[in-house]
Amino acid sequence: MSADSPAGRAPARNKRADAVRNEQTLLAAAAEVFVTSGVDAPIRQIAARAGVGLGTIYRHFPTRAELVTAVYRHQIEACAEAGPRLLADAGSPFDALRQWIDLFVDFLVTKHGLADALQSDSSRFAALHTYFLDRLEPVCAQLLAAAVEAGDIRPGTQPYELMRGIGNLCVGRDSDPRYDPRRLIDVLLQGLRRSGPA
Amino acid sequence: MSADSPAGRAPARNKRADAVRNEQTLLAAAAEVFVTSGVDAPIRQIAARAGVGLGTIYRHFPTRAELVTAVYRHQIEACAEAGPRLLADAGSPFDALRQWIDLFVDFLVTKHGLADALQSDSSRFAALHTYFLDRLEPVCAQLLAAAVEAGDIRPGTQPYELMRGIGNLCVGRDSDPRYDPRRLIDVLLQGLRRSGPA
DNA sequence: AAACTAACTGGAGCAACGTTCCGGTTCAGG
DNA sequence: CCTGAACCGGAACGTTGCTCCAGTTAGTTT
Repeated sequence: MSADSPAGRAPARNKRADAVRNEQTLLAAAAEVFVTSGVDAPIRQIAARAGVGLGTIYRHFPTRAELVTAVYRHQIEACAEAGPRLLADAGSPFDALRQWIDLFVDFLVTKHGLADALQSDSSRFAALHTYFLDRLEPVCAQLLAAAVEAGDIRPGTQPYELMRGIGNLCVGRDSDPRYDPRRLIDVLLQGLRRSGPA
Repeated sequence: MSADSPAGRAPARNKRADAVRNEQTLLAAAAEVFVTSGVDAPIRQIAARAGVGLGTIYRHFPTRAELVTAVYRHQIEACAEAGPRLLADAGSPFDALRQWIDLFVDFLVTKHGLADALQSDSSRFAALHTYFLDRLEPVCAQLLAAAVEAGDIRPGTQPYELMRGIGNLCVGRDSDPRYDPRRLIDVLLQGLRRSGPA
């Protein structure tokens, strides 16, 4: 797509100053609203918070997914970049994988309703889903491959499937204190290890 | 709650014949609409299919969850009853657990969007969630306990958490052919086994 | 500096949906 | 057959996503 605005470098000479300003305002407003009302908050609410009209918000972010992506882009990026670093620093590839997944879960869980949005009705949010996966799946694949290589886990696990599964397990975390996705993700990780661990 | 209509025995002497008729029509219509449009289908669509007004549907099933519950009640019941039977018939408690989970997953997966609904925004569907768990959690607990007793799996797993996790893993199954919840559920089950299997 | 134009803005407006409410209708008992 | 209580249908209201365009403004040209 266009490599312009959301990266946030120079004002991109053909973009008007007020438009840039509005985009920033919108991102800030959306971020605020997301923490209180979740990523499903009514567009009108975000527009009101930013003090702009509906047209403006749709002009800058035609779909909700694009807005959510823009708001969380740098965090996703951080998560992606942490992958190789963990692989280098952690004691074992399996540890690296575990820690990376922890990071990922942290991200999903601290954003109110993000996990729900990611998985729910795939038509909305499709772009969000895509962006997450495009960026993070290779990282996951690398960690997975390293762990297989080291003999920590058995081969055959698809990165895509694992990431979706983890995302799914994070859905609806707030609804019941008895449900803690981390425990299950731990079990899942255990299941990934070689059966007879030599 | 009231042990009247949905059980389907005698017409419950204080309920009018047309009301009973409508309730049946509604259930049939809802079942049909659910398979084509998912459990999120617009109320109006169900009402139209049944040839009744909106008021009627709300009178019989004040919340969507109650309608869904009523439609699937006998299948949930069947799943619940299968638990003890599997425990008696299967080769090991672990096998019984595995088969029962298979049944559960079948149920969730064949109903378009049921899993999504079960987990999504907890306020709607809350009753559905509750009914599922009230009925099925004890069964799951029994299977789990038996498997622990037999030394097949390690102790400490909460039935509630396991069921929610499995339900979550089934969310959004149709959106991508690369995602097959069963594979992950298998991994999860492996993770439940004792680490050092003696 | 003034005029011009392309981009941007705001919100009215439409459609879809959930839900409530009540006037009219119909069943069941007398 | 008569009557009232239960039931029915759908109009109506509030909320939401999204489109569309008349009016405004920023940046450029003369």
